[in-house]
Amino acid sequence: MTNRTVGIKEVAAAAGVSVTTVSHVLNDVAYARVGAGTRQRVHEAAQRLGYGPNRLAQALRTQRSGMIGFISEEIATTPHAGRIILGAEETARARGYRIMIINSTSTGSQDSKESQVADLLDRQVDGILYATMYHRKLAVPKNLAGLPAVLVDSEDISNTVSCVIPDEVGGARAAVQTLIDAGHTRIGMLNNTDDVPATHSRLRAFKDTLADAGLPFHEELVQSEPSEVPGGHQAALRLLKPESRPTAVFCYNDRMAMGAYRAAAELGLRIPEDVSFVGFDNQELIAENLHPPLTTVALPHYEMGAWATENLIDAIEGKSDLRLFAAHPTVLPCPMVLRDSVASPTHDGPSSRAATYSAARSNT
Amino acid sequence: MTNRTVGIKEVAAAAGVSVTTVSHVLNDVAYARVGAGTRQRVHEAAQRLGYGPNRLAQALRTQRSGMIGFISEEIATTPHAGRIILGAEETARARGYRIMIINSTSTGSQDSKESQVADLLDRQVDGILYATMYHRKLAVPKNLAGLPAVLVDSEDISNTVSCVIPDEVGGARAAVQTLIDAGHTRIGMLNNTDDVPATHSRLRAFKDTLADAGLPFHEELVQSEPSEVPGGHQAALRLLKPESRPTAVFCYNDRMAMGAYRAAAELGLRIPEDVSFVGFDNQELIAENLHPPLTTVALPHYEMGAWATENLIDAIEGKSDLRLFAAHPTVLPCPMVLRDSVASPTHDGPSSRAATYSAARSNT
DNA sequence: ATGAAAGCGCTAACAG
DNA sequence: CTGTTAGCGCTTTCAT
Repeated sequence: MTNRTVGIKEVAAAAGVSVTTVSHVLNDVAYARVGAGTRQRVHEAAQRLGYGPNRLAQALRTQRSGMIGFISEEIATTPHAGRIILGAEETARARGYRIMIINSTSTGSQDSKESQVADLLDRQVDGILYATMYHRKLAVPKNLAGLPAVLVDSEDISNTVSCVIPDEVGGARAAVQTLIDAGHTRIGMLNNTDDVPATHSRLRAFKDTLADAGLPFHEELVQSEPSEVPGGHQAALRLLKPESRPTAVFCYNDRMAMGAYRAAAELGLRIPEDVSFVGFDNQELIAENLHPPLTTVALPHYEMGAWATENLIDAIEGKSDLRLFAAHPTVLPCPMVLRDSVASPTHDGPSSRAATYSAARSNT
Repeated sequence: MTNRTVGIKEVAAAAGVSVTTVSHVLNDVAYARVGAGTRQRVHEAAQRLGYGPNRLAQALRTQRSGMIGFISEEIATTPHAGRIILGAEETARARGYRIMIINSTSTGSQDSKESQVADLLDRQVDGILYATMYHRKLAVPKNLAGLPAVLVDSEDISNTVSCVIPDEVGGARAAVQTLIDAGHTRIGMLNNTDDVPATHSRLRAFKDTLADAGLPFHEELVQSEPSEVPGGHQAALRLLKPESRPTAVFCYNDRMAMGAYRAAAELGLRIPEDVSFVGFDNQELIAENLHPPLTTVALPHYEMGAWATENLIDAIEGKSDLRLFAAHPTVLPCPMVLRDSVASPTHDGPSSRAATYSAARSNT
């Protein structure tokens, strides 16, 4: 309904009061002292005329647009963006804000990024969310500094704007621990070759978790390739071909795991009877639909979007100070998603170390 | 930079002219007659002060917000939404508009949908894009009628708002034709069980294309299941187990194809030597990464988002009348994406009809 | 060739 | 308890 052309003035006329009164009752202004009868008449008139406030006029007057700018890289190329957007949109909406979206590219110039934030600023957004599609450190546009802003899934190189990132290490540790808990003692890893934080932190976590469990680390059990399906296939072939193959493998991501599944099939290895797998990312299209469904660790995209928005709004509304967060990233957990790709190593497995495994298991 | 607090007034003062003049030169007002020197001074001052127009104030004055409301279902659950959003965002931005996004659910009440539209209207959007994640007919929120609006990937049941949809039939025909062109004469189909337009139109196209090629239609060669991976697996098992199996299969979507791949593997059938497959949707994560990569038909999500936005803006700017489009949906092509899952049927294939195939082929 | 002033729809002092 | 009025930052008519 919300007929355009009907403003506070028409409502005032219809209710036989002044615009002030209308504004007061419609906004429930605390100090306004308006009679119950008048209130009633105003509400009725507004209802009847299908009045809806012009948020732009309100914004101009109050210096609050109720709009949050959302700059996101590669909106369409990964399914991750959708979850971040959803987390942001839902929490923004719950608090009366709306999201204005701008697509960015990871390759765009710094200038183009600055102009995107300038653009948002011209449109009077109350704050800015800046999202990347994979976790990394970056130089934020200069004009972002000082604004209410939060980075989603990346860190500001100069630690000046607050951010929220996934707990890579915790997630990776949980993944490896899942394998250890199942009784595996000879565990391999398929790693990425890109120089991104995840490559290093997941490997670190892999080693540490092994060490914590008193398990030896074997250099030859980590094989690296580009983190796509073909890479996973190649790396898995190298890892699983030798007689000395591991009984379980931690994959850098679900795509590599998908490639690894094929390698296992080609090698005549059953999953999870002969090899167990755990992935990373929980790309549902893949993880859920692989055979058997892949146990993996989920990245908290929705949660990061929600956290960022919640805290951005708190800052906008003066309920908190983002600068307190700027020094240290907020780290959100990466929960395990248990499916069917992990089992205990079998006695009659392809390796002669079966006895050892079962011994290890009964100790647990 | 775009320092807040610097407005047209400051620029005027700095340039030693009136706000009128500033407005005139900054907006290149046609009828404004301003000296070249003055123009220069104004631009310099604006530049120096880092002036950026307050788009809200402009909007209030001109009754044009330069904002487009985008209501989308299930933003995060399919990768499709991302492409539609991207198409809309990029074309909107190219024309000076921005996108305000609202997530909807396919299950929400009609009332909630109306209030989403009302909300957007309160924020003075110039027009509304309404997107669904799969093609269907729906009852649009009542208050959408009469507004500049276009539906993306669905049709208005009452034909009152214009829309853009994919050419299901053309895509399906191309898919089947690809198989026929490769020399297949005994072609099966894995269909969906849901009562959505695509189920019927893809089957229709399947039959028609067969008929056009003078090929017989065999009822038992279409097997239906829910359109997910397990469904594809089940249906494909039924289809491919019999000796009388087809040499090629058209799958309702890529997910069913993924299931079918597994069925083929279990049956010892090589792809594409023993069975060719073509999918639908071009879900890149799947289609690209299956082994062999899946030949499929792409849904024009980006293009639909772009078309919708382009035409919405034309309507907003009075360059066209959307009502002319409302009567008939605009249909965008679904291009084939050729990969490696289709080959000619082999002589030494599992079927004894091999000779026939090669004969059929040489006729083409 | 330039400027004064009204007003877009609303909020918030301030007055009564 | 309610109304008058100024003004948010801008565009645009009308004067000069």
